[in-house]
Amino acid sequence: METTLSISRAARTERGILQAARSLLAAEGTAGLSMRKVAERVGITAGAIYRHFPDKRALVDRVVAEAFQHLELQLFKSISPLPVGSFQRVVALGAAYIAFAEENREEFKILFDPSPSEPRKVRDFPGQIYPILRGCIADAIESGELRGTDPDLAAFFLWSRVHGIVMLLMACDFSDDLKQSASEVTPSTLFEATREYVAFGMLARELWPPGAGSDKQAKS
Amino acid sequence: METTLSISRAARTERGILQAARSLLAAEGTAGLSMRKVAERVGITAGAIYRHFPDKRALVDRVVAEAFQHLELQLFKSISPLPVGSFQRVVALGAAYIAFAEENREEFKILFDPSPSEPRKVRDFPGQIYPILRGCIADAIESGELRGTDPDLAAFFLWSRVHGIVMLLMACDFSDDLKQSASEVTPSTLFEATREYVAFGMLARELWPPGAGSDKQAKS
DNA sequence: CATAGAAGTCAACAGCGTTTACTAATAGTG
DNA sequence: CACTATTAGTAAACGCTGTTGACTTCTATG
Repeated sequence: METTLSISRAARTERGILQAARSLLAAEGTAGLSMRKVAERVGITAGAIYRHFPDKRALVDRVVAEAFQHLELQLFKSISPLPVGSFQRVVALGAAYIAFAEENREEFKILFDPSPSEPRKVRDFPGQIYPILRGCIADAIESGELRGTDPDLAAFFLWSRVHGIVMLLMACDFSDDLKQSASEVTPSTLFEATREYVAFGMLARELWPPGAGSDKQAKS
Repeated sequence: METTLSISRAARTERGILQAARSLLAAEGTAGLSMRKVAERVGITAGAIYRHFPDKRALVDRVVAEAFQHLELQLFKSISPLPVGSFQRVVALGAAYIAFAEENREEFKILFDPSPSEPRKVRDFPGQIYPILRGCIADAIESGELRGTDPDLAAFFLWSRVHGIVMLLMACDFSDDLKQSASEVTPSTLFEATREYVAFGMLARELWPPGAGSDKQAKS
């Protein structure tokens, strides 16, 4: 025992395993992440990993969860300089979400992989995405910048919007179709380019305002 | 021979393979679909499948492509009774897309799986989703129901919206959070419940109209 | 220093996609 | 109808995967 002092062997190899798994995942994706490859990078045998993680799934979950704690941090940092109750805050959350997905492709894919039989509850997500988003929306409604609607529904709408941009662009290539609509066809640029639709709607202005007298629930 | 007359053995087993793969996929998902299981259902050996399909991927692609031809049909059927140039047509396309995703979960997951290294071009998709959507949007802009914007950008926006609803609900469970916002927490109901946002935007009405004088491109 | 318990090795199991050499069935033609 | 060329299907193997159990080695504590 002559390495970094007072760090147990177990803790050291556990970090090694996580680190190897993370870099392997980022480099080759889910398919390239095998227990034997991870073990080889750490300098142990595949079987030894099971002294630290019960499952391959548990190992991958840890890697993903650690990445998603950065998301929570980025979300907070993105809204902190902006005034409470502003719509800008909501926009900033969307931009931060998209930036995270671009920088952590593989982790993002795994966390939102629809393959597990039963989808996990929103509350069990690592990183409190939903409460933060919901809070900013509720503030913006209270301040009067957002129309008075159900904050839960609005939060789902905006989350599904940024999520859809990311997932659709991960699955298929729009570069030929959108070349002249956006400078670069990336989630970020398309998020920017379509912000106006979210703010003002898609209908021609003559049809506004909705409901004609009641602020909420206008069925078009 | 005494089976269905004038159908070659090869064609018969090929259909058998596709059928077995389809039901296996719908029942157990991607993980449960193995060449040996498919072969067993058809009554042949795993190796024999390679006389009909070069790859497992090729087999799965065929299954998915056949499912997605139904999507194209459903899209056409959904807009056919509605007037050309109407916003209703655009809404109907979204509803049909979501209904398809609900009925063909596994095929949908595979076609939009971000795992292949390079995402496929939109034009190569089975079922011409994008041209149909873009056409309806262009018509609605021309008729004056939609604001005058880039139809390609609008098509991407609306596609990413419905796609995001489906993918987000496949990955995580909002039932606890949205129980009182929608009767049932399904892609269909949430699509309906959030339509108003798309039509009229989220900002408070005082901030309308965008740009103040120019119809297009208002940066909020 | 001795010794319990953790950490790691090694070999094996079952299942996976895929290939290869071989056999059985089919289809086309004289 | 018979012969043959081609195709469909079989059986066994290869290398890979996640995971397990018996066995050994290290570490840390009484």
